[in-house]
Amino acid sequence: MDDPLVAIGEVARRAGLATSAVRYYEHVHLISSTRAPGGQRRFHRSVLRRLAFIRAARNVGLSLDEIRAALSTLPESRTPTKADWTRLSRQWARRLDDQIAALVELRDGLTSCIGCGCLSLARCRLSNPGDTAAAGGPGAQFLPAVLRGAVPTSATGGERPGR
Amino acid sequence: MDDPLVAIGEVARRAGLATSAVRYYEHVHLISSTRAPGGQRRFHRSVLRRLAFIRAARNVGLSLDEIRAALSTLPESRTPTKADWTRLSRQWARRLDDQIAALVELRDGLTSCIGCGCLSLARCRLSNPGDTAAAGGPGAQFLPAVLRGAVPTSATGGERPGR
DNA sequence: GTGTAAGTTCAAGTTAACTTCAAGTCAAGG
DNA sequence: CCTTGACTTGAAGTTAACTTGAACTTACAC
Repeated sequence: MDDPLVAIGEVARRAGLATSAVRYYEHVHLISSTRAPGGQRRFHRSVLRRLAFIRAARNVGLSLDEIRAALSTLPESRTPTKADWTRLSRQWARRLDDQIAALVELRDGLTSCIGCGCLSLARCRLSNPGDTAAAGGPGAQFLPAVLRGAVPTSATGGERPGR
Repeated sequence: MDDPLVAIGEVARRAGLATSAVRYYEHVHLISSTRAPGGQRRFHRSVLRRLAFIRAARNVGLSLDEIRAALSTLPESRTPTKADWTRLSRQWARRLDDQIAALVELRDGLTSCIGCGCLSLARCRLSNPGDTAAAGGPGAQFLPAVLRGAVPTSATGGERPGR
């Protein structure tokens, strides 16, 4: 009946995020909050779904900027419905299809590269797939840490400073 | 007959890298060079193949640390043969298979998520696939800029400062 | 011998997405 | 009232993989 607003700690716990991340998301206007009399944040329940969307979108590979763009297409006048969220999420399938296709091409290119031993320079699809890498800015790379960790290659283990 | 050593500019051009990247790779001991009398770097031709490997490995998603680990398994006593390079490269196929499988699972999970409308919290595969994201450190994300750019989603375009 | 393209070093800047820190304030139990 | 845990802000730190800048030096064609 009433509207149980949630403090940041519980939001973070229920969304599976650090409180610092939640605060950061508010800072960059991905979510918003009201304030309790004492100045503490109080989040509406709908923020949980929003955070779930953000988290899922991040996992699909969207940047926060892209996520912000997607969220901006939600209606502001009413609480988004399931259909709204579904519409947003449905675009991911195509994106994932494209990503999968890119990796498949890379893998198949690899096979032919190993076969031909060409592992050299501009004409190799592996070394230069789609000309993307050369044009890319700093830090451009194909796959991220989470997926990279899929295969333990005896490299620097998955240990984290933790704590 | 003799041994045509190559200056950094040509190495960079032929490897499709910036000279700064080549210098950086030497700095972090991925490659090495001798010096001309005047102090300029001179690279052995074999560095080109090494750089091609590094570039391809980066595109497959290996970090420079992982690449260094892979390169360290090359024989130091002799120039690596094609078989050596093939052995290293062959591991990528499995890695790519794993990456593709992860994406496929994500895509299929997406379908079921849209169907069930569960887009909420810890039990959702999309929101929390494999528990990886929650444990991840800063900047952990699933897919990188290069692949992200595959689908122009009306977000901030692929424009770069260029210049 | 002169101009300029290409090379040198080292420090600092870049980007994204957060985290960590310092120095407090707020909320609630006892 | 006191303690303790949750919360506040803003600035600065983190990570990877480079890039950029400043200030010079080398190499080479003419």
